[in-house]
Amino acid sequence: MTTAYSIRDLAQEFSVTTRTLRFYEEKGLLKPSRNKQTRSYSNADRTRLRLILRGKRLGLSLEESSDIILMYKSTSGNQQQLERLLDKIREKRQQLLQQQEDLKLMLADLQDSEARCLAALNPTHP
Amino acid sequence: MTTAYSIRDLAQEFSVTTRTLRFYEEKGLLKPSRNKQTRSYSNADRTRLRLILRGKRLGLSLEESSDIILMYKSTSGNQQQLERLLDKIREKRQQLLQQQEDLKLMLADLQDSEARCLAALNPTHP
DNA sequence: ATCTAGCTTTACGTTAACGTAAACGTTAGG
DNA sequence: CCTAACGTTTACGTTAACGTAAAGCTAGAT
Repeated sequence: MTTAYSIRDLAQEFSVTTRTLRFYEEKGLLKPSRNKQTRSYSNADRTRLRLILRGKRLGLSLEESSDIILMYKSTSGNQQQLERLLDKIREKRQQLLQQQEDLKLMLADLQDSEARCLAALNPTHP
Repeated sequence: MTTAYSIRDLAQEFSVTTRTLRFYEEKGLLKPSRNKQTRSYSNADRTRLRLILRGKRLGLSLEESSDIILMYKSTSGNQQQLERLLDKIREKRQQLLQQQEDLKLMLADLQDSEARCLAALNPTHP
């Protein structure tokens, strides 16, 4: 099924503005086709948008998300290019693993904060 | 032991510029004392800086990191304030848990990419 | 005394990621 | 036919998080 989405469809579904979608297109992150001027987004566009927004939630820049999306598709190229790609993939993973560490620490700290907060609210507790 | 750090000490240790440290102070995130004009950073400042940078790696804004740091220290206030704080703590945690989900997904995707990349490099593999 | 190294403040510049507004085309409904 | 609703392009505005440069203070070395 080759579903197509209007710009408003996508904007509403992902809670972004149409300006944002046009901006992403301007930056080369989305490539909707045109129905006589009007943009028409494919499932591939929709998936890319999901990945971009996921990246955003992780604090990645649009360029970083763009890079990662390219990694997903790249299985082509000569050996030289593939090995450079492999390096980039592994580098990104290292960064994400570092983030995972940071996340655990911050969650633990929040846990502490909550505990102290509860203790302050309810001092007479077993 | 009440160690003190110069602005250059801290900048080098955390690989940031002195401008960054002054900027964080301007924003109220650090509060170094003064030795006759010159800034002198305490262990508390150093810890706050660590937390700020951890937040940055997770994609938090300075304001968000600032909020979280305040959560760590706040055990005071009346019941009203404590309960609002508790809400904020739990909200932040929810956000971090979402991030954790996103992280897992992205790591899995990268894993896939790496596998396809290796397959393309070494087609004749069991 | 002078020079240098490192600190200071002040202030303007820069980049990413959109927001906002103006001006215009087009298509479905009354 | 007119307008209301959505789409388009163009272009200037905005915010966060610093970078960069100018101008000056000060303590130690030469």
